[in-house]
Amino acid sequence: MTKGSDPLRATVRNHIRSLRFAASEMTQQDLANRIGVSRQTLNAIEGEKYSPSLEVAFRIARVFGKPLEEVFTCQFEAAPPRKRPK
Amino acid sequence: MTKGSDPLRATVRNHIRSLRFAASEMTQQDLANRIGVSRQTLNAIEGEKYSPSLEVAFRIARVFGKPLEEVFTCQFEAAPPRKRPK
DNA sequence: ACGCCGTGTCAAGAAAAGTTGACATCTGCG
DNA sequence: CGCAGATGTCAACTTTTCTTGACACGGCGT
Repeated sequence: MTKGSDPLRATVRNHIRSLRFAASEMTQQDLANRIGVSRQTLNAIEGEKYSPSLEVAFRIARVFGKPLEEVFTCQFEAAPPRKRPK
Repeated sequence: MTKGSDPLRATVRNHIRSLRFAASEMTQQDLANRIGVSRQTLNAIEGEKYSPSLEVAFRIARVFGKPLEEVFTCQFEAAPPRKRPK
């Protein structure tokens, strides 16, 4: 991945933080435990430093009892903007 | 990931092959190009040698015009079976 | 003031995902 | 037959994801 050659750029977003608060103020540590990843990893995912593996994504969705696409969304933007499409 | 310590084991399955045939006999190479990954990578994913990144998963679903959960599914099994739960 | 908890972040390293290039097999077609 | 396309697979390598351990910072309760 991460090749300048392909037409569509994909960006993955997530609603983990709000879901976590909605779920009786669950802490990052708690969630991380339930998912089966480290606290730092969850922190990075939640903060969108990188996107998780599909498996981890499924696990997260499961904890919240929501379909994956309600936790993670993907936007496809056209041609890598020179400046940012106004 | 891949820790023996967590309670639920997750296995990811996919319907890429059938979708690919349904889509006018699209070849692995074609699909790989449209997704933006190599033919070998797609082959591995399709054959479930490993599960893709969330981003690639979204890209695949997009090509087929289906929601991600219709292309990839996740099963959670309890306690790592000694033999396979009858 | 002090400790504690939740969070953000860094570094170093292991593991998984993805890359290229090569080669084997199988099918279908001239 | 001979050849081309589609697929499966291997090896070596890069990049991304995930791990542990550490430390800093901002509340908040006592």
